[in-house]
Amino acid sequence: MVTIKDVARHAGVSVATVSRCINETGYVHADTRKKVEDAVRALNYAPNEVARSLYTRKSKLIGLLLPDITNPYFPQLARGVEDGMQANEFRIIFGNSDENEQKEQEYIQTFIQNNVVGVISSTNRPDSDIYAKLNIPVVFLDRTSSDSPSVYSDGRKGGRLAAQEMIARGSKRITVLRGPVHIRPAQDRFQGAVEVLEEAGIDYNIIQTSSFSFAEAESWAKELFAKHLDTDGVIASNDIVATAVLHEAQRLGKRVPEDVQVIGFDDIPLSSLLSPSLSTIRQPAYDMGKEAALLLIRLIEQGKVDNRNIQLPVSFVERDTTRKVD
Amino acid sequence: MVTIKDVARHAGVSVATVSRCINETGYVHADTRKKVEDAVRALNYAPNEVARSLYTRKSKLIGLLLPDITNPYFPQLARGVEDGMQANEFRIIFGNSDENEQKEQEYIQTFIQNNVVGVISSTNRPDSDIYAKLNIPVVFLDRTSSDSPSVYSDGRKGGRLAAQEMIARGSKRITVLRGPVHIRPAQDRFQGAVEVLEEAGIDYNIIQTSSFSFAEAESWAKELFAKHLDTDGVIASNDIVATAVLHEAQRLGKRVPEDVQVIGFDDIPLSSLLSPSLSTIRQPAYDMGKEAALLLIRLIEQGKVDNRNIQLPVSFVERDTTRKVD
DNA sequence: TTTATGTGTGTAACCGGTTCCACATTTCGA
DNA sequence: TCGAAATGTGGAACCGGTTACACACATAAA
Repeated sequence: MVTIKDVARHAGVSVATVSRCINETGYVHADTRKKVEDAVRALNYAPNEVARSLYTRKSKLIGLLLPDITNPYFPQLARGVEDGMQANEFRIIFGNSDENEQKEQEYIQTFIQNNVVGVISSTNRPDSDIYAKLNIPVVFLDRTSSDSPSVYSDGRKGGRLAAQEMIARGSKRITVLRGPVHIRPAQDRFQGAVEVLEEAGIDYNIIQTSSFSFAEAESWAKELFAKHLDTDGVIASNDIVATAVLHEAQRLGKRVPEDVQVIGFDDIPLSSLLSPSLSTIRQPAYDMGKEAALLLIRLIEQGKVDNRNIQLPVSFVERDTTRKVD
Repeated sequence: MVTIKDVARHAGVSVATVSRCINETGYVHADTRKKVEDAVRALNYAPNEVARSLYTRKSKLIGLLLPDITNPYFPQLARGVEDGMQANEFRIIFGNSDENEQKEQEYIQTFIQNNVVGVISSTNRPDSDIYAKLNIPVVFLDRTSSDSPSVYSDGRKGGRLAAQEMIARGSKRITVLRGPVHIRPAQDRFQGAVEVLEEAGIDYNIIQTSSFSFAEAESWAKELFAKHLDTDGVIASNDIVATAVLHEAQRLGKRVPEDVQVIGFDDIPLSSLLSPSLSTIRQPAYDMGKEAALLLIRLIEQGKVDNRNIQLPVSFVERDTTRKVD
């Protein structure tokens, strides 16, 4: 490994000068600078970030904690974060928390041990003292926290939108799938939808679900039609569940959207490729990830920031699981 | 931040003793050990991995480079890697390469600067000197390299399987979607399928594609039916493309599988949720990721390993886009 | 009893950078 | 022309660990 000493020797200067040169701090004479730059090139030198980090107590690393990258909503977020970070030369240490406090704790611990300069987390416990104790900036992604920086979309409005669009398209006996109770955005959506249904005096049922997993989605879809065979509109807690509902409806010989309309949530990439393609409430996941990255970078570099809670808009994406209106 | 010195002071011993104690190297008297352990607990001490890494030139970090986490095949791989690493207390620095040599180079560079002890990469250039020059172990994932450690599945066999199953189910005018030429596994699949079609003397067409992206998948599906409207069997290069084909076929009023059969590749999670659910050639992506992690760990800890090229089996998953045989 | 060996502990060098400080030289305003 | 300020450079301390080495003491073998 070529070190700063090798460069110094090659250039005939001290390590201090090399350091000042590559960091552009302090005075360096133009001629000296040239010698150093030549040496760097000749030896193909890249500074050891570990040594740097030890002294400065900083790094170019941030920690990213997501519940489960296998859930198709999260890759979008992750990619947004990554692109935002990559453009600013930060690197990401990544972990899946499985919404498990212990794992979350462990990851945060090792993030700190590796001198990360910031953390982005999609946690259900933003107010846990795991985070309160950290003395580096944290951005909560897809999760709200009143007084911590966060990037999220308006779940309640999304839920309202879903219900409004479904009512406008004529469903009378609506079933709302209520997502996992411990996941805040899921509850917001649910809340929003129920509000609108109540306001409109529409008949509705609730099916409780407890995860967003593929495997279980199918069983809730079955439960839904077993309990409410005559439902003519389903507001799903996310696109995976919506897909399972669609699948089950078709298996039962129902026509979508004629017999039953379905609206999902998230707008994951495959939604548009289903048959019929899935109408859904879109969250701009990629943008959310990117905003989170940029917000975190601002917090890291400027210490504090005015707009610390960024809410991105949701929108109704009309596809083929809902009927057309004029 | 609490350092080893604080622990030493609190326990009334030297830092060397604390170090020996927490690393379980050298002699430590039982009484002393207790004092140190108490101090560690009392101060809630966790060693600074950066300082450790600087001296030992090692770390508990590995680099993971995937083309694009947004492609639904990769989260599975990533998750497998993560679980394998997590269980052995390694952490992952993650990057998306976009199959772009420059980005790949940059990531590998920063991996090294951060003292990672190993790399897992899904690259199209396993033989590039980016990797040859590294003096830490590298495992190629989902990519083959004759003389480097790798974990992959048998693409050619998968392609053969797809063609065989399709022929066995009566398709006569088959269209094979050929994946991007620079992606080795895609070409293996294609090769395998074409071999079988040739051997069987079946009429077939080829549609060339150049990426696995969602956006473009739809246009290839359109192109496919525009050129070969009468095709009665499509072997897709992966499940995304297969989904787009399915979607387009249905849009054109074709019945699947009666009028046209479709076989995908990968078995991404959503495949089973499509309507009709997608028959596909399954690659055990999660297991591949996990195997890659374990192989890399063996390489890191033992220096070398006998079985460095791990091939995992592919299998035909029969669902509803293919006809039933007795 | 002597000597070798095993056990237990502390001091200090080291990893590869960054930065404080001292010192030398140059530039510039009065 | 002189003193102050600006410019340029190197030595050495420092970041928080690990480990080589020296040394003290206990135990066992000769």
